[in-house]
Amino acid sequence: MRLIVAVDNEWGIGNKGDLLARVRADLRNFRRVTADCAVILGSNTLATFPGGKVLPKRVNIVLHPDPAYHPEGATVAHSLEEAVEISRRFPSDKVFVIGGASVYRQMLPYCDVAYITKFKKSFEKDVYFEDLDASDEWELESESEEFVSDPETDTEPDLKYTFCIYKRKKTMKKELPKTYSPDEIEGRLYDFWNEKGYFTPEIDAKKKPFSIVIPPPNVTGKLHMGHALNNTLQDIIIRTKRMQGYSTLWVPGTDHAGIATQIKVEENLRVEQGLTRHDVGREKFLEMVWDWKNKYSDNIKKQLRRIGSSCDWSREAFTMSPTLSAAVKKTFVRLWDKGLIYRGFRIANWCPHCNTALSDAEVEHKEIPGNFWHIRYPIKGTDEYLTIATTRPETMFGDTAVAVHPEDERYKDLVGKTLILPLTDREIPVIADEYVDREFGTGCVKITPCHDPNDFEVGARHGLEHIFAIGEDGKMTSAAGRFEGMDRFEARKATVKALEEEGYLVKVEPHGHNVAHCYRCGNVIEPLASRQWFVKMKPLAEPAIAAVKEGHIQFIPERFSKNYLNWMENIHDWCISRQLWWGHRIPAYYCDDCGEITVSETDVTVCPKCGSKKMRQDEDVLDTWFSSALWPFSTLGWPEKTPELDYYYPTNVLVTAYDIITFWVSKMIFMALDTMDGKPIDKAVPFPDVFIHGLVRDAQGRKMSKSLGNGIDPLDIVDKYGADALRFALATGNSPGNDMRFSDEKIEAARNFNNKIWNAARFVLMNLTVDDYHLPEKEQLTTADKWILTEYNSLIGEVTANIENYELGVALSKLYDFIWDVFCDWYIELVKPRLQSGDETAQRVLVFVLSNTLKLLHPYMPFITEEIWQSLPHKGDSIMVSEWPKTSKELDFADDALKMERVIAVIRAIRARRAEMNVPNSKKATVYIVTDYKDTFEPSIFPFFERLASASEVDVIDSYGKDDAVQVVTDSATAYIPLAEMIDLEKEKARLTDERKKTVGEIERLEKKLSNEGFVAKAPAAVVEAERVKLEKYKDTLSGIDAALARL
RNA sequence: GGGGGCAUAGCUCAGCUGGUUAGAGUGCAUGCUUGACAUGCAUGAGGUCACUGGUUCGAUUCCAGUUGUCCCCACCA
Repeated sequence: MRLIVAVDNEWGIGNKGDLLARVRADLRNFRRVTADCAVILGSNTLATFPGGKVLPKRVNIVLHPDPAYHPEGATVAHSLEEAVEISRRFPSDKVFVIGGASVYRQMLPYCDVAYITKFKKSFEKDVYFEDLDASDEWELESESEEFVSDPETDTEPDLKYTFCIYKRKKTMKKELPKTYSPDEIEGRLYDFWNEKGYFTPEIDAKKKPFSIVIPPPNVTGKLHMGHALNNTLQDIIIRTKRMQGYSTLWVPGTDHAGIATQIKVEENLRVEQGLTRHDVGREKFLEMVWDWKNKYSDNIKKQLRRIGSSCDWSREAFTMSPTLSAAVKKTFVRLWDKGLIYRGFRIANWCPHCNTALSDAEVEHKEIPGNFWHIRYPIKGTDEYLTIATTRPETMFGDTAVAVHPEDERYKDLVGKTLILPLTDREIPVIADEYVDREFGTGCVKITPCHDPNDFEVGARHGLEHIFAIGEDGKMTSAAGRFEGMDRFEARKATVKALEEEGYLVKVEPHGHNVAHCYRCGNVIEPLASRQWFVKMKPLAEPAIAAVKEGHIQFIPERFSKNYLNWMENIHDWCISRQLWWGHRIPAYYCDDCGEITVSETDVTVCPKCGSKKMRQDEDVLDTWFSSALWPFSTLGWPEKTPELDYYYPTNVLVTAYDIITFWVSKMIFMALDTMDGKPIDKAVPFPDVFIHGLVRDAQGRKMSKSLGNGIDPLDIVDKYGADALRFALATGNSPGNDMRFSDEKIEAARNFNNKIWNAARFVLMNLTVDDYHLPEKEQLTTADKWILTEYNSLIGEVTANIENYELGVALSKLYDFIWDVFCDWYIELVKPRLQSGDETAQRVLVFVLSNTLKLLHPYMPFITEEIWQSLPHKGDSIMVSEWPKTSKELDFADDALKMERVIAVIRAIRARRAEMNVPNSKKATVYIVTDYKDTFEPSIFPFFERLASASEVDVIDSYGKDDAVQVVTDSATAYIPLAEMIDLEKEKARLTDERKKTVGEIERLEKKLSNEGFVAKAPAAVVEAERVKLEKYKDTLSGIDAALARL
């Protein structure tokens, strides 16, 4: 139970011992009067509650000018409004007000119970509380008899008063609700953490740093399931590290996403106003994009908060912010100065729809059916011709040669001859080039340097002319003669038709081929020669390859390093210019007079070469990945030497999906290595670990996409089931690098788990009479207590190690098993009888194990764990900053745990027996136990059998003489249950025989294994020993079964 | 054309550096109004760990091949 206690000294009862005693007594009746927050108003409050016994333990707000009255840890509020405001941030479902009219009105909305002193002046009647009495939300529960103030001590001698307790009618809850309802809790807790400043770490030389930079979502829209998974995984890691005592920074931010965003805004502009970006102009258009960006990045921020991401919002970054833009310029200039950026006339991927060049990474190849057209090119001055084969006949108008292989006997003589390009009267030469594959097609290739990367190379080798057949708008140029202005696909049909009509077409073969498409708009890419900026990749790739090969950067799972290396080792130069408006404008300036190119971080207005003032900045912007490549250090303030950069760089891990390794991860690696050149390699890498996760698919295993309409909005899930359920569903069973399916079943299982935890906590709280989070003395612990502590202790070790190794799904399933099966289904059940008799040891063990297990679970399910932890006895302000549990020898009671396991095994066996025989639980019977482990099966564990194995009573005996009992055999004991009328002798015999067979099988298997010399000699001693122990157990069981059979 | 993943219960998937009576969730069957939870409890059925070889004392796990399936990369006109 959490309280906010609002106390007002103006109530005038400070000197009335009887009333004060009444207040205290009432408060004591509540189980635990600890509060997360107390609003204390006035001066004599502390005197009113001497020693803090009734007063809340931790006082957060004090409204008093004299510091002498401020309890330790108090915050001073300067007005009641402020106090109310602060108090709202504290988790609370019950609020108490003790006080007079001056405080109750403000606090009442947060109250369920109000202790109120009503004053009556002789001439007035209930002046202050008429509204409360009139309200149908509140009811008067009790009212003391009327007091009259003491004329000697009271300041207002004619005052009469009564002491009243009001309760809120409907919302007064006697206990926590039966099912967990996250909606109200989550928002409140996130604000609480935020206000407390837990998300913002201190740069502390005494602590070890731990940092992650978020893969910045695009500001194009809202987050999808993939983002939810990505950020859940990061948050799990970050929260764990924070609790482990690291100074933990998670930098959030967004990416301006050049092309993607511009297209969205253009689309919006077109739909809403029927305008293009050219209609509104560059400046105005960019304003619109900024508006869009602000709207969507706010939205994204909100979504990240909803799922509980513990990002440091004070260090939020954006790829186009001034600091990051400075980093971009600086990097561009540096690479230019090093000769690693050049401007070149090259074939680039051109999207006629987006009107920009694209990098290779930004095109998607799709297999589409096409044709192979065989076309005759007449040889000048003869009746002969050469037949070429092409998939793109419309580009023939850009042909400037036909190439054959230099050693191709068929065409050797033709090299150097001239051909007439059909449908035109242009003459082109036949050239010889090794590029041509003699086996493919006709062995003759038309060379179109402006429209094909290979042809471009060939053209360069042979000094061929550049003729564009298709323009940037995707329409035919004047070179196409009569087809000028025609769309490129129309032109293909028209060209083929003309060729056919004029007799140039030899044949048509169906031929599927891969065609590049724009990853944004989906249109077919036109390879087009143009002047673009490029990054020379080879020199940058080398150290980036070495860093991974030498293990300075590690992919998890490891196999993705192959992906990365494969790509890096076959890398092409990176086209970084984009003909867009939204992005970092290229910091290059052209002199109109002398043509000099000047690259500079600052604006250039005078040509450094000729002094001309006719300077123009390049119109193009940079590829969006250029700025995101700098993300790990630009977000920490680089190029400034900030304390953040110094302390948090390199970041510790990058968490991302595999589909973005080549796009982004690789670029960050080579950019960081180049930028941090000179640092030792371990300080230069952007991150030592790359934790790769898979994609989130729908229940049928399909990729979630807009066109399929199968996308699930993570926020819908949060609304319906809560953030913790979403996080659980995403984290559970998720293994690194593998895709996962998201289904209703999964989310329901997650919801159920939430509910299970909630109810376990509810049960613990309902039975709690002690206010202590410490473990009882060893001497007081029972076998069951020691068992659960031992289990808990090993859980800590396993979960911690799993998280350390990024086995987040495995760690979670262990937590799930522990909480559900071990803690709830066994420990709570074992402990129930003790709770009924008010055993405090049991309560304290429950609290200890539950609250510490919640800590281990907190990174996965931050909200519910905080909410429950707050309501349990605890130390500290928040589970989020509590200390991560550590394994301890103090918690390890292996011998007792073993005893408990024997008991559990017998109980299980009895239940199974009874269930098989359809004996209802209501039918109780004595359980006689024959065992060699008399110290295990001693009276303290008898209640377990009564409760969990339908025993009416339990007796440990040396042997059971009669034959009227069901016999249940385990390796440590045989239980006899006299249920004579239930027993079917034949069935019983059959079952035992069957069991015997299985056991004998196991024994044989183990004996064979142990008699294998190879095994005994070569297997590790521990393994051999374990097998021996197993064998002994089976032998024990077997003798039990044999004895049982004998008596039948 | 290269590279990689996956193949385990009806379904969805775990199973880390070889030794388990091969697990979970869900579904199925049976029985439970047990003072936290039916979003629950108990019990059970259900698997030649795709196939074939190899390494090993021992292979679901490591290696090779086969089949099926999915993905990534690639400028053969």
